[in-house]
Amino acid sequence: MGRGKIEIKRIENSSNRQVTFSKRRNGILKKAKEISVLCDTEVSLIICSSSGKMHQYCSPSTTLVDILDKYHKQSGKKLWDAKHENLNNEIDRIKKENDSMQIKLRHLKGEDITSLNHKELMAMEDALENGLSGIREKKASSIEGMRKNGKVLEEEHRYLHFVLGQQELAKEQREMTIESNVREIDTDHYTSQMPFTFRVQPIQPNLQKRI
Amino acid sequence: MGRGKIEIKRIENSSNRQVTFSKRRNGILKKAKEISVLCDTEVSLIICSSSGKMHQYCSPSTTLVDILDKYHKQSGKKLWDAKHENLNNEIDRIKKENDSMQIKLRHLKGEDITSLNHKELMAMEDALENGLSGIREKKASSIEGMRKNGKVLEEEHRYLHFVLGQQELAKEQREMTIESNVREIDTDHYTSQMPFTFRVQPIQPNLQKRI
DNA sequence: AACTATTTATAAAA
DNA sequence: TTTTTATAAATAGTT
Repeated sequence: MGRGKIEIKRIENSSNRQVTFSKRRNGILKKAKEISVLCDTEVSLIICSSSGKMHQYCSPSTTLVDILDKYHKQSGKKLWDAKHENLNNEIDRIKKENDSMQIKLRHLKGEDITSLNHKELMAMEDALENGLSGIREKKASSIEGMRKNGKVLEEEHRYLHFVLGQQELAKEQREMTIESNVREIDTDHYTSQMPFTFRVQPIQPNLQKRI
Repeated sequence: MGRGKIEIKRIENSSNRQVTFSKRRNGILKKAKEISVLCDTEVSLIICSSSGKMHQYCSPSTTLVDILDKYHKQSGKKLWDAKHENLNNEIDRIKKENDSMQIKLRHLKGEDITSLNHKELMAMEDALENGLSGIREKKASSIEGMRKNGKVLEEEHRYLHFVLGQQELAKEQREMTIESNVREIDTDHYTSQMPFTFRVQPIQPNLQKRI
């Protein structure tokens, strides 16, 4: 219905397509309204333009949800279940991804490595060494920065204060323990109250060298 | 568009209404198909007749669920029930978990560590060192295992030398036998002269690959 | 965004 | 119902 007849296939000229979309969209929305009024029917129409905008009509007597519900019941097609299934599939997919990452992480931490072959072990070792050298570089440069700011001294200062405090506390407790004849001593007591960075580092015994 | 113009209001005559519904329903379905093809758009159209029958069109490139999903996201209206909400929440949760693991992995590989503070760097270093020592232990033990395999190889080597020697011996004997016209050949000759340890050798496939 | 020649949809009739 | 047909409505190409 126009100056010429057109074939029903995608309009390749983008601006023509846009114009036609606009005209026909109005047309079909009008038709939707008309049939719902004339024939007293429930109509839902959703149009998504390729540019992403949405246009919707829903007959006034009801809501989209109502119509979908009816459709769901009538058609026997399980719209909700299908949606449900999609979500479940996605969850499964992500969980698998999660698991494999978990394993990788454990491997990098040196756990569960009995299953690895020699080649994989070599690759892991390389990765770890790379990581370690990266970390150490970063640490070195950040320490450089700290030294400039005198933060190292500050930290050492705080650490010494902390040790002093602990020693005094320990002394008091020793005295209390002796007084109350309690034999049991919580050996983890000190470390559990100590900030993480100050705890005993078994592999790197010399804390000074590390800072 | 017809013999006469009509007002857009409910058609009171029930059979007229039914006829008009049928005609216009076909019309609008056709229009829906046309716009989806011509303009490359996603269209969903649902019509419920007052008698309860349903008619639906959905553009071929997608599904009704997809379109509803888009609509859901665009409109912000809650079409989905609590179950879907829960599933969506779980997906979000797992995705976050995923992301944080991804970050940890990258950190362990020495990437993107500029954001870490000193304390975190120390912890990372420890983790990496632990991992590395674990790996090296494992590797050492596997090398030990391979050393044993090396012994096997050595033995095989000696065995092959032995066989070669035997074959040359046999050849000489054959030549001697032909000369002296003796027909009888001792078939157990080789093995009976073979040291016991060399008689049956369990196969070691892929010995190369294991080293 | 209008215009208008044509096509298309459809109201009424059969 | 579907088909026919006169007419209204929609719209393709144009301005």
